[in-house]
Amino acid sequence: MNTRRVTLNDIARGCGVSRATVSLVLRGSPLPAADTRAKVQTELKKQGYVYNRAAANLRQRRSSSVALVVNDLSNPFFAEFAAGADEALGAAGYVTLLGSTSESPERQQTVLTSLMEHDPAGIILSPAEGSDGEALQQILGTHVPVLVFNREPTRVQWTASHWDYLALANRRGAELATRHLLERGHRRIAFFGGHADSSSCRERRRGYADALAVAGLAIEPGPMIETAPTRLDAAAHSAALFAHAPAPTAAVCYNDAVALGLMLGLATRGLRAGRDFAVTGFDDIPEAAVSTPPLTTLATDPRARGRQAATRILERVRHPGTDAVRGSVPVRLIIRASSEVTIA
Amino acid sequence: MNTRRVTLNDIARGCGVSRATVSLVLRGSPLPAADTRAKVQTELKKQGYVYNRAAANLRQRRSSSVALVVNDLSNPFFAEFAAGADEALGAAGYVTLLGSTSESPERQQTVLTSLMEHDPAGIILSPAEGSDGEALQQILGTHVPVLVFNREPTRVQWTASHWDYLALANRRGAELATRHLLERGHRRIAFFGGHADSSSCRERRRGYADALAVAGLAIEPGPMIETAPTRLDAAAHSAALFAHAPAPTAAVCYNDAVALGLMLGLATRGLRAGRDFAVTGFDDIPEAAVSTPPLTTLATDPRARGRQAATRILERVRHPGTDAVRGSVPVRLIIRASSEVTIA
DNA sequence: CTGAAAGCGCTTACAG
DNA sequence: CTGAAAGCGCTTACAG
Repeated sequence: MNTRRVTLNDIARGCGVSRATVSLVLRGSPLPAADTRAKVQTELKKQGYVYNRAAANLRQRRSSSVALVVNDLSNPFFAEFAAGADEALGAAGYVTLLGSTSESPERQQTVLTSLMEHDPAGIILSPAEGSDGEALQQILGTHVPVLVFNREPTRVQWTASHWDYLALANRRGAELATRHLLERGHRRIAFFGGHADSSSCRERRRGYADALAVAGLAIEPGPMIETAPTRLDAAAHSAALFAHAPAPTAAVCYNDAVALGLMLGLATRGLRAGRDFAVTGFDDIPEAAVSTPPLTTLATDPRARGRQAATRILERVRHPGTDAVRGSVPVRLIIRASSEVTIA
Repeated sequence: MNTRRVTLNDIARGCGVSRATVSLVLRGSPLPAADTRAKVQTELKKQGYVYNRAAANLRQRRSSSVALVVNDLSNPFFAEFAAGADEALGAAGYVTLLGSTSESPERQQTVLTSLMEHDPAGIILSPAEGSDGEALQQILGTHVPVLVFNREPTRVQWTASHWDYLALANRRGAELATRHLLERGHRRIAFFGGHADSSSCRERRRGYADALAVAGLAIEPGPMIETAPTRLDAAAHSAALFAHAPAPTAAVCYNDAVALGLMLGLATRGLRAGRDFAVTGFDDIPEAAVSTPPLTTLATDPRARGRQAATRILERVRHPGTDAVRGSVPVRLIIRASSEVTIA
């Protein structure tokens, strides 16, 4: 358990060559003669040598890690995102330094400070709600490429900054969902759930309003009901949809969790989504396909987003000169039974 | 974007002291005089110094990271586990090196090899299904403490090995669920779902058989139906429960996903869980509390398990001499409506 | 109380 | 084709 670790020196001594030669063999250089190479290889096996990448990185002034900081790993959406990012980083020979912040901007500062000391080649950050751009800037400095995912911190000078931003097409997505309901004949459509002060909720509400506006002046935005973005809170607030007559016949929900909660709330009133009331979600979480009824929603494929974020950050690591980009991600409307009900 | 990184040397030169003094200030030593200390602190701020922990670790022959390798980050159970582990590691000043294997033993070998080169102080491993203990041993060597979570790799010499093992109380949990159904008067109880060749499924089946045996010789194990541990596959196989008369009146399911799938399958036959048929799960995933009906299940609190795993591995890092332990984790039966139906 | 020197495990010109 | 030497950014006895 406690023997000293095997180093290049041990190998060199073990087979009577210099450290430099062993290093060349390790790195697959064609310089060493074939038999030297073989001799060294055998010795490496024999002594159970493990490469010390930290030492190599120090000498070469490179880094083989990327920090991945997420606001909430217990949310399947971000877990998938993390899995996708880790997958792509691993495939490129990078190791993922994980940090989770539990939506606390303070913890996020601590976590990032600690990760910075490990000299990541880049940083993928899905910020905690309420993150402050200046505070982040302070810690992250200007040496390391940063990609911000999903949410905008406050007070970011995007033009002056070198941060990439990868956003979901929130506005466009909500617009698609709303248009879909309009096409089914609905005229009283609510926007249901989410925190109105989050950037994603504001954008989705805007897309909802866009679609209604395009559909003609006669149609006004319906009620906008705020809830925590969770199933339970959505279920608790669903009565609010029916507070005033005439009640809406459909709701564009902030996300899938909220939509599933609303379907629960509808059931309590004896209404069934897809038969008596139309519901759409956002995210296409795994449950969406198997709920009763299955949920019409917008798919953004978080795992693919994770891969995309990793690919992008590695590009910037390799080409430090290039400009930062603000990217938006495709959304796809997936039509399922929850929005089947049509209005003549 | 591309200025050289600030080092101790820059700080030392910047305020006219030696590198050693700066290092002492950084590490909070009481040796330097108060005014020297102040001078150095100011210079650190001014130049935006970032500590290079890798260099320090190299010199001190320590490590400030722990590798966390999980089989499936998109499963909420393991995502929670990872979040808990990362939380505890972070609090102890360690950084988490993440690796995910997507249940592929081959990928697991690659991932672990790469992580080993980053010199982790310890390894928390939730093995991919079908992991081979000898192959793992090969890569992990004997220098680094390892904690295996949740599943046993094949061919592990636990007595000879220095690996910790943290298991769920699979047997005990399934026994609790089965006993609960027996107490409600059920006499024909099936075990439903899971792969019979996974260690956790075998253990849960054993606990199920235990409870039936205790209940008296008259009660024999009912059908054992194999499925993938997913909602969809479980739904697809639920008809098998009713293939032979007399059909069971209750099922102990391998896990919550399977139980939710079975409830879907029951609905297809016009049966409702909790009214016409009793169902129990395992894991207490978030959906269990809000499904229709809510699911009776066994809670193991994966986030707390993650914290526990981290705490344990750090203990072994600090006390390398101590023996490995095989720990089992408490389970708690949570009774909800899905098992409400009683048999007179 | 502060500085010069050696060394962690590696890589990389540069001689030979 | 191979080896001796310098150096990445730090820490730590050891002098002074």
